Amino acid sequence: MGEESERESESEACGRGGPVMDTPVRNQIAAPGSQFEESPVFNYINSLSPIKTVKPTRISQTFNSYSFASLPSIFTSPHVSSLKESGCLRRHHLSDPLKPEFSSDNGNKVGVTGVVADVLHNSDEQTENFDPGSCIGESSVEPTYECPELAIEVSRTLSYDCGSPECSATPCHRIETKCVSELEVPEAMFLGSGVHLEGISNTEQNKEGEGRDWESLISDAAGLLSFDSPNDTEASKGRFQESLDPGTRKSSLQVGKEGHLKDLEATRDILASTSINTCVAASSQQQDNEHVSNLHRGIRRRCLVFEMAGAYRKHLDDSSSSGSSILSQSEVNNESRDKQMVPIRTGNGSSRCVLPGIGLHLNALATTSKNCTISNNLASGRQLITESSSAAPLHSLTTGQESLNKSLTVTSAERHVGPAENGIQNIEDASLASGYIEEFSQSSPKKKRRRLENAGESEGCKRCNCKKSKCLKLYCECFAAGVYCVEPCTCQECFNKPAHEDIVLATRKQIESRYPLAFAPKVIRSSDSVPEIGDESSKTPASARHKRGCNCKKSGCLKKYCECFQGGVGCSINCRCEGCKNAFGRKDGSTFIVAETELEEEETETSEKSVINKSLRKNVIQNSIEQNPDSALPATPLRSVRALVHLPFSSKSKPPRSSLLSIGSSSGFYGVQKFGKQNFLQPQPKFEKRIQDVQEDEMPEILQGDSSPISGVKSSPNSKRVSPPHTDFGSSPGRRSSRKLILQSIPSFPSLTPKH
DNA sequence: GAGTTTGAAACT
DNA sequence: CAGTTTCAAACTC
Repeated sequence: MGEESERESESEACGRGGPVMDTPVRNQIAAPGSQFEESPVFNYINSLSPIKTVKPTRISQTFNSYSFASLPSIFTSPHVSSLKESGCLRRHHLSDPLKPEFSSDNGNKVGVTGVVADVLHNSDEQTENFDPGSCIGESSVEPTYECPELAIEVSRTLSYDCGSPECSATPCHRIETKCVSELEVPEAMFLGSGVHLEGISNTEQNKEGEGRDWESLISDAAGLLSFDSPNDTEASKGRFQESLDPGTRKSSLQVGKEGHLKDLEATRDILASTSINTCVAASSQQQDNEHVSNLHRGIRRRCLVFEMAGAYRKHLDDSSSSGSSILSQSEVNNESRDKQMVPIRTGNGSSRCVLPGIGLHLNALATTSKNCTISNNLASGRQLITESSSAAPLHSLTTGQESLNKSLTVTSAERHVGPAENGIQNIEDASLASGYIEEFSQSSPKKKRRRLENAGESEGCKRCNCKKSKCLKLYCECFAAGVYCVEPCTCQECFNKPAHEDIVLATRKQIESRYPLAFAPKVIRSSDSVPEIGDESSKTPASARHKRGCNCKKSGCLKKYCECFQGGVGCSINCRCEGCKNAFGRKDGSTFIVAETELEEEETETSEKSVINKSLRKNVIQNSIEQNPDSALPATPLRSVRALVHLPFSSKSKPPRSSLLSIGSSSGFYGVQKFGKQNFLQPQPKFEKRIQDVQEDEMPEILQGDSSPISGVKSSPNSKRVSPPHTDFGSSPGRRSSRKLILQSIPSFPSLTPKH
């Protein structure tokens, strides 16, 4: 529909956000979203994806949500939370504050502490829900129906939260939306449809009632999400109440129903086409719900950076409070949780899958993900989209890298074979790719299979083998990456699981108290900007450096024992290594060039790759945004932004990776890497990290316009970027929307470096 | 797959 | 802060 409709959607988006958050940030975000939609790349993606219809709508919403999502993700790391300045933080912090308000309503939650305690108290329950085993049987999903609105709201909220930066916004949302709609279709169908349609509604225009409903819902969701601003809390509260109002809700629902029935059906069909839908649609809704829930759970966990728990709790609390009017509190809590879980899962799942990170922390995801989180997530997200939408295109794209990815491609092809299965598989893959398989995989044998397969493939995913640390120490890669241990892990007496969320969080806090950067990415791209302050490191190709430096004595910094090498960065002044021969850059900073050349040689890579890499570079540039100047946490707001930004390009980059979840994704990233580390890294399991790191490293260079690694500057390891190169991002052409987002996120993002 | 090596993390 | 121990990944066979 014409401009009007668009305008409308935009205005709606703004409006939704507006009430909740009057902050300029929101508006900014919304705007970018629209732009984003308009981008040719985006269109292209749309064309590929069957879901098209929904997408546009979603996006607008997505952006809003994303803006939020990014924030939460940022907070994933506890230590980050300590930083209250940034907008990112505000969310968490605010959320806590909100709780009290809600608590007043409910009377359950007294304060943050109270909430926490409550959460802890309930942690078991929640965790149980998360439990893979329980997931399947769980009927928890059902509750969603009871209060569709809540579910939606929650889902939205959660999605925001969950939406780690890594997630590719667009894809995730799509899926998310679909999932929600699917789940709710039977009973809540209207709502779901209404929601989805709403954006679309522009087209339909029935929406008077619906619009209201939608708005209320959104506002509610926004309110939940928007906790950021303290001022809003009250307003949001009021909104919640309104939304809760049975009469209003029902009426709105009804309207939505009638008006959007068609849309729903259409959506359904579309969804059916999608992998997810296949899975979901396959059987009764319950089953669908279960699947989705399971998936989401798995995904969610994946996504979960430990902090997520807090967010969830918060949401739960909020939802419960909001829903209290309808249900008893206990019921509400449980249900709300479940609901949240469902929607969240969906949302997360979609988003997550779509996304990675978060990396993770990323470190994780960071790359941690290893980057798994971030990069993987993104990759995964892409995969979902691409795969579901069109396998062929992917393959075609893949061909470029066939030599490299043959095996992967094959795998992907196989996966594509079965539609129904593929749906699940895709999800699985995505989750796997993201490195966040967890429960999901556990739940189904297929998944296990996949997992096993992927396990080898996706090295990006973190797996640990801890025996004594209970996965509660930094020895544990999973824990260190800020992700829960998953099936592939062969750890013993593992406490790094959702079930022990409280323990994990407590431990994490403790560790952070000792060393705030403990969970920060080990590799810090110190200089987004060439000009790092006083670092000799300017010589080194990549500005990135290990945050602490290595202490290698025998490995010569040429093996993965060396964290610097492992991270794909050169050694720096901080390193106390002996006989440093780090191929990525020696301590003295002399080597990098040589190393690079060597690497290139080793690569023997095909020109194809190089071509691909070039194409990928673009992605990298985009990613550059992701790269946090400070230190990209696995899940950083930037990443979320990145996801959004990526999408368009992702289509390009994806193809190569698409087939393989983990590998493919990682490969893509590698491709991005300038250094030709690919060869080095590829074989190695921890690509993700590297990728992130590398990307980060590269980004600055790219931004600078100089792609040559040599140009690099040696950034002193110590020198962590003081301030993110916002300007750089802003300057990059074409990605305005993303940049805008970035700008927002960046400011909000508390740089770990400075503080620490 | 078992055993060794290695260096980070944790501890003193 | 330095030294030692513990730990798990990386590596080798």
